[in-house]
Amino acid sequence: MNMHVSNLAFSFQDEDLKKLFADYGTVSAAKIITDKFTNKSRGFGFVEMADEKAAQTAMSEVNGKMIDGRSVKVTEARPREENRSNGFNKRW
DNA sequence: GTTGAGCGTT
Repeated sequence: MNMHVSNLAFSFQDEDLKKLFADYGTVSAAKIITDKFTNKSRGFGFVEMADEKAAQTAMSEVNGKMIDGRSVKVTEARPREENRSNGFNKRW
């Protein structure tokens, strides 16, 4: 299950996010979204877990957890199947 | 060296 984790500290890293979710279950992939120019953390990332029940448990546990003085918000990630690089709507 | 709503590359 792909999950979107926001409200993270700027000093957060992908491995930190991975360890955070790995404590509740098996983490398939965890990455922090960084800026393309400054290459700095944007304060949010994505976590993918193979086990759905573990993902839901981790989501329920990590969501609202106090980290670095901020409540981490965990929500289900939106599908990025659509072509964002197209620039035109193929719908019409 | 800064800031604070959000949805990203292999």
